[in-house]
Amino acid sequence: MTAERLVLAAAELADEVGFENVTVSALARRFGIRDASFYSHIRNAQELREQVSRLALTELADQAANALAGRSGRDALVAFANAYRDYARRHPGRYAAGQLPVSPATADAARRHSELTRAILRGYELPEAEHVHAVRLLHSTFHGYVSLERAGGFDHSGDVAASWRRVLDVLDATLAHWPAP
Amino acid sequence: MTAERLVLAAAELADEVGFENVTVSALARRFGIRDASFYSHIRNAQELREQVSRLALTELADQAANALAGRSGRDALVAFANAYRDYARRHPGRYAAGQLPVSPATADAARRHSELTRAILRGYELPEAEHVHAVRLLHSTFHGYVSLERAGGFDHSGDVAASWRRVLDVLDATLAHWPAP
DNA sequence: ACCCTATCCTAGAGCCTCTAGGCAATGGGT
DNA sequence: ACCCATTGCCTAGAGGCTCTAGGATAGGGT
Repeated sequence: MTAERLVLAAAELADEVGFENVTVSALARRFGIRDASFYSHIRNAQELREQVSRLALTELADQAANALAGRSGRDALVAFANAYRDYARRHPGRYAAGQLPVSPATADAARRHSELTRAILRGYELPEAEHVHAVRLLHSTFHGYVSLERAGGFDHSGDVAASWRRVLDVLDATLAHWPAP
Repeated sequence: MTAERLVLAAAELADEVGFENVTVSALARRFGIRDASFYSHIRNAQELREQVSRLALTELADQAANALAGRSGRDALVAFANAYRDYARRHPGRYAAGQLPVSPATADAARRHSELTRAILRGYELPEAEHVHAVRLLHSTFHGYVSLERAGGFDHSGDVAASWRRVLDVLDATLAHWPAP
């Protein structure tokens, strides 16, 4: 019974019942032990949730890195974005966890995401000074899309997958013809 | 003591202590009555939160509509986006409430947001078939940006306001030179 | 006067968080 | 072999949030 296994179980629980329902009680129930017993392993419920957040961000970065491997330009953009969206769809609870306010514990994982996104830009020709803005644009759009999709914000007006492909087309064109400041 | 005043108080509470801390108990405390007394006014805590969500989406749509009035093209885009971001910064708790999964009660407010976003497109020349994709791109980017900013995701790498302006520049250029499918 | 409804109350059950303190097994050092 | 510290779990219990059931009260309409 390591803290690691515990966090993994919490992540699985999150995907099953939603991150907001990840409680110490529910986890204890799943392990067949008393609530109080958990507090030897974990400081408190808050910390448990942060660890799940950190796990999610790390997994997501791993998969994004994988998607990027050996690709560049448009291929890299699409593969990265799809890794992002696929992860959110496969692991909704984990993904939601990743949206917790950035804590010291998750700051390094968050930095990795920025660096990976920045790697995409190497396939386009943007001035160095524009990189930070482009990274934020991509991050925002990917995250915004998957969270609105997940919340049902796109439910009543046409094919969500088609829009996603089109949005990636448009972002590719935008990076390829990045307007001068 | 109408349901409306109650929801308004809940929204204020959300902005002060965070949406996740809006509880029936906290609200009752603020009104100086017992928890149980609230259940004559409100079905349950879930409904209270949904009403706050609906209030937030409606207020946000009102302000976005105001920002759009009399503007078109790039002006409209920037004013709309700023209305969005300003609202999120001024009313963090309400904004967070607006991200609840779309319920039947909030579906009409959500539709209004789509229509307002669509109004921006009238200042650009996009084929009708592209509108749904462009609306989703804009929504995603605005929402993604303000929520990542709020969560602290942009904390460690430069001026967030400058990036915001630049992102809007880029979106303007993207809408102006929308790539063919 | 009488009733009715709105508003609030107490009591209490159920779930979640977390602290304090205890007990038993395990396994390493002597 | 023996001791003892650590580990992992336990019970007990306090306190907060949610919600139901049922009761008091007071003002307004008939």
